[in-house]
Amino acid sequence: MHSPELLKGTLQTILLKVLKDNGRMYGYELTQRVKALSEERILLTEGALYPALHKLEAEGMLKTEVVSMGKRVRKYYSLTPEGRSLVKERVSELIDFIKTMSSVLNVELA
Amino acid sequence: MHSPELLKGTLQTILLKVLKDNGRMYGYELTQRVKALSEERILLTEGALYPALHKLEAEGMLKTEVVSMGKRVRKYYSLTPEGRSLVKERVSELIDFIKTMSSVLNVELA
DNA sequence: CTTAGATACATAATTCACTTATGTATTAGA
DNA sequence: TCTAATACATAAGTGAATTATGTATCTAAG
Repeated sequence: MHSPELLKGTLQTILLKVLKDNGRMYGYELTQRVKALSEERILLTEGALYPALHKLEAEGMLKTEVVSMGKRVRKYYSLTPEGRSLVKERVSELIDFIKTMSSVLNVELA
Repeated sequence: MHSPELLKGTLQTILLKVLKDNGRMYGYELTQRVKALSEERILLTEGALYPALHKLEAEGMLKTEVVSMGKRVRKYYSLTPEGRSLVKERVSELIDFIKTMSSVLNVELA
């Protein structure tokens, strides 16, 4: 697991981008996909995940659809058009940040 | 200026690495060097900088030397041997984190 | 058949690294 | 002479996270 401090500020970007790449997904599914993509390094906690999803929904970046699987309920999230713009913005911010960090730290990212 | 959220957790790493690359430096000088290295993108605030330096010193990662320039006082910081180990650790943590992020976000860092 | 672990959602209390605000003092240039 | 830059420092407040807690369903093992 990563030094969790570094993750701060990256959660929204991760959620938006993974939703963009995978289409509609539900919360638990997002935690599993991120875990797999990161080779167990990024383990999203529910206390961070759900509030973040709710916030993005409230801001109109995500839309939801509740689906019943038998007695179990799943809440699927997907990007709205505004969400789609936001992903691009957030991802390029992060890339820019990473590039800045590599010049400040004087390291190569092969 | 970067979305400041992303900077969270990177301050120690930046300070340690810049000190490693530049030898002994004082606080204000660090802010200026980081500003230059980042092309004005990372502007360290004093409220973050000084507590971080004090903490690293208290933990034995940095040693200080107070130098008087006329009436003005400068406090120079440099790495201790333990500090030198810590830099390596922190930098590789950050590189690892960046690599993880690029696989999760499915982006190339040219 | 029952129970532990995975699945699935959610929120409240707390933490802590940061920002913002404030304070002091020196030096250089317009 | 007064503003901006240099140079240090700390206190109050913020906010995104962690940690803790709660509810409930499904599945596989014993």
